[in-house]
Parts: sequence; structure tokens; C-alpha cells
Amino acid sequence: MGDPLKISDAPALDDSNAPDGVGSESMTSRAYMRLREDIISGELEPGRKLKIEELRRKYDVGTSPIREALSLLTSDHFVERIDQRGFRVSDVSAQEFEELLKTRCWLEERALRESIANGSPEWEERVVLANYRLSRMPRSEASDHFVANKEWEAQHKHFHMTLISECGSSMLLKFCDQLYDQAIRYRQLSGTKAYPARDIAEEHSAICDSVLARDADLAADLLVKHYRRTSKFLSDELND
Amino acid sequence: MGDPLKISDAPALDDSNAPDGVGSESMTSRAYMRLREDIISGELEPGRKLKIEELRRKYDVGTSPIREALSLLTSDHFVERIDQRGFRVSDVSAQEFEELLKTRCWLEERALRESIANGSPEWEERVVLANYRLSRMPRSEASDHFVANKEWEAQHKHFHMTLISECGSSMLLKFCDQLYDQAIRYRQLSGTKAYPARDIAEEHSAICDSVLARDADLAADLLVKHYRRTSKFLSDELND
DNA sequence: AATCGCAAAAATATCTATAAAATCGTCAGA
DNA sequence: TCTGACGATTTTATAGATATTTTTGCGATT
Repeated sequence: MGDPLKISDAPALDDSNAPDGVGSESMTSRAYMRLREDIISGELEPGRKLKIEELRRKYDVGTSPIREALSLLTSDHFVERIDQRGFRVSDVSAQEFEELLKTRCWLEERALRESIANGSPEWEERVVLANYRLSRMPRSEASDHFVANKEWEAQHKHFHMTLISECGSSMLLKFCDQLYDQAIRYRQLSGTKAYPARDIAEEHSAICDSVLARDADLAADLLVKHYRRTSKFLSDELND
Repeated sequence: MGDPLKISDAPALDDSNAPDGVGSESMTSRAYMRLREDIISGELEPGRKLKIEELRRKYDVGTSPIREALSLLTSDHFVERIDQRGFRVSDVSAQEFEELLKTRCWLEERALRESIANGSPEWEERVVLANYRLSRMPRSEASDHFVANKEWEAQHKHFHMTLISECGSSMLLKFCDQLYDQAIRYRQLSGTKAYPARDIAEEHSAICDSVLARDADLAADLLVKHYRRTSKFLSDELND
């Protein structure tokens, strides 16, 4: 959720060019963001019919902005559109989760290898910084039981996106970004209550080290294992 | 352009479930398809401002369908949306074309290797059939000079998509599909007038053979070279 | 009684027309 | 040259009209 404002590719919504400091985004954008959050968080559950009238009242906007926001959300694969039959929240499934994980590994491995091959010293610094910031962040908001920490989530995504940021393909980056957000939705839906036992911070640091050493094989291996472990944990949670 | 009707992922538009044989698609879908074609063909040139009123008259529909169609097109990266400032046709550039080619090679190589690893005998037959059909199709509609043959284009895409269809990830397939269509746009825009000198049909058959032999390394190599040659040809055309 | 077919009614999605808000270009005045 | 304001253009939103799908109700048939 690095830039939850993103619509299409361009940084369409940027408060910096808002007329007079106060937010002046369009209804469509507001609806887009709120719908996106509600879908990722699971409040709008998978498979649910998205009735225009219902949403219109819920978010207090007209039909056009809702409809347009939903159309935009289809690109993120969060919403499905069926002609003449409206919209619905995209379904989830264990099989799709497997696919998601697999695809993420393929794409991010490639992107990471390219980044390591092309990355500048300035990029190395960004990686170090991202890892440091992530390490300082508590994983959970409460110390006794698990409460997702939004800020940690943001830093975590930022770390992983930084790793692959120099891959030389904005398209590949966009795909990884999309898949990452998909995965977040699955994580939210699983309703994780317990801490993962392993030391995630340590894993991140190991990846960071291998990247700095420009050891592509090791880095790729660590990254993929990192993802697989996380997913394993999630799958176990789901099967309780 | 295997399924130009595609909106979102689901086969939203399917005449088979039209009430009484006659097409009953929505205005939005019609607008989507026509806009998509006009952008790919280059009639709506890169960077062009897409004024709602203008399009409304041109395609003879109201503002909502136009707006929605444009929103849907942003997912395909054919249209850019800027908040409060409307829509425009996505720009093109030599640099983006390079990225596109590179990304396509990365993704399709992975997908092809997976397909070869997982593909069933039934898949092999589909590959053979797709190659055969493509080989029977004339590359150009005229024999003395080059006139793009729509049917060839469709079969060509179908061949390449069949090659990777068993990769085991619908997401990866969707990405490849998207990138393919992007590439078609670049091809159209280059306004190729001459035949490429080389024997493309031969290249396809070679790929087909290596796939049947389950020689992943060779197949990947041939496929990537195939793409690079096509792109080289295109770049040369562009620099005339 | 249960099932099927069919038509009317309700719910819903889609579209058009119109109004409101924002942007852009231009030009007067400093 | 810069600034700011005004009008034209364009985008965005709303409300109501239309078309489509889904549900419901009823009677005929098994």
C-alpha cells in the first residue's frame, strides 16, 4: 500500500498539485480508494455482488463515480465485471493462491536478478535504508497478540519493491506491484491471529546482505524461500 | 486479437448467451472494442487527448459508456487517466518498446519452460495444430506489397499463446496477453510496408519442433531470438 | 405433491441529458 | 515579465429514463 492513491499508472492523484492545499480529488478517486481498501480488508468479501445502488448509498456518491471506480478496479483483478450483469468482488481460492505465489516467485526472481545486475550504488543505499526502516518497525501493534501494523505493511512492501526497482522494466514492476497487493488481500482474508514463529527480520537482512554482495543466485534463493515460507504459514492458517 | 471482446477476465461478452441470436452487448462494450481497435490501429494516435464530447459524437453513445470504456482501457495500458484532466492515448517511445520486448522475452521464456515441463500430449497437439493453421495463412493480403492480414495476426497470436498456455499460471498468461497486444500496437504504428526478408514460418516450425522434443533450452532460445529479430526489423523500420 | 414452463413484477444495470466544478487559455494591468 | 481574473472548454457528477436480468407467482403437467 505504498501509494494507495494510484489510479492507472500515472500518479494521477497528487496532493502537491492540488489547487489550495486542501484535497480536491474526484469522487471517482475517493470511491476507488475506499472500495479498494474495503476489498483488500475483506469487508467486501470475495464473490460478493457489488450492487451499484447499495454502494451509492454506502459511499455517498452518484452512480457514475461508483461505476467508473469499479471499472478501474477490474485492472487490479479485485473486481470482476460481467456485461449487463454488474460487478462483483473477485473470488479467491486455494488454487489461485498457489498460482499467485508461484507467479510472484517467477517474476520477482527475474526482477531481482536484473536489479542486481544493473543496480547502481545509489540503489544499494536505498535497499539498506529500506531494510533498516523495516527492521525498526514492530511487526504487530500489540505485543501480546497479533494486530496488523499498517506502517509495517507499508515498509515491508517498500523493501521488496526497492529490491527489484532497478530491474529495468516498469511493466514488470507494475505486475509485481499488482501481485503483491493481491497477496496482501489473501493475508488479510486469512485473518492471521498468531505470530509467525520464525524471525522475519533476519530473513530480510540476509536478503539484503546477499544483494549487497551481488550474489544473484543466493539472493534469488533467499527471496523465493522467504515467500514460500510466508505462504506456507498462510496456508496452514487457512486450514485450521 | 484472439478475443477482442474480452473485458476484465471473464468472457463477459459471449453471443452464445444472447437472448435471441441478435447481439445484445452493452454500449460500454461496443465503445470499448471500437476504441481499442482505433488505438491499436493508430487512428487514435499516441498522446492524443481523448475528449469525451468528441468520442461521444464519433461513436454515438452517451458520456457514461465512453467514460467507462476508457476506464477499462487503462488496465490494458492503452489509455492514461489523469484525475480531473481526462483521458489520453498512452504515449509510445523507443525506450518503452525496448522495455516491452525485454519484458516479453522474460515472461514468455518462463512461461514456455513451464509449459514444456507440464504440458500434456493434448497440449502438444494444440501446438501442432496452431502452427499448421498459421503456416497455411498468407502473411499479407496482397502478394506484391505488404497488407496486414487480420486473420494471420489472429492465428499468430493464437500460436504464441498456445505455446505458453500450460504454464500453470493464468496471471502470467494474462500478462503475456497484455504485452502481446501492446506489441501489436507498436507494429501497427511503425506502418510496415515491406515484407520482412526472413522466413517467419520456418522459425515457427523450428520452435514447434523443439517444443515437441521437450527441449526447453532450445525452445526458449528460438523463441527469444524470434522476438528479437521481429523487434530488430521493427526498429529498423522506425528509423527510416 | 412436486416439477416445469411461462408471464408479470420487482430489482438491477445501463444509458442519456443536463447541471456543476474544474481546468486552460487569454489578456488587461502592474 | 509576471500576476490575476474572466470566459470558454472540458471534465465530472447527478438525476431521471430505459433496458435487461432476476425473482416471483400461478397454473398445467407428470
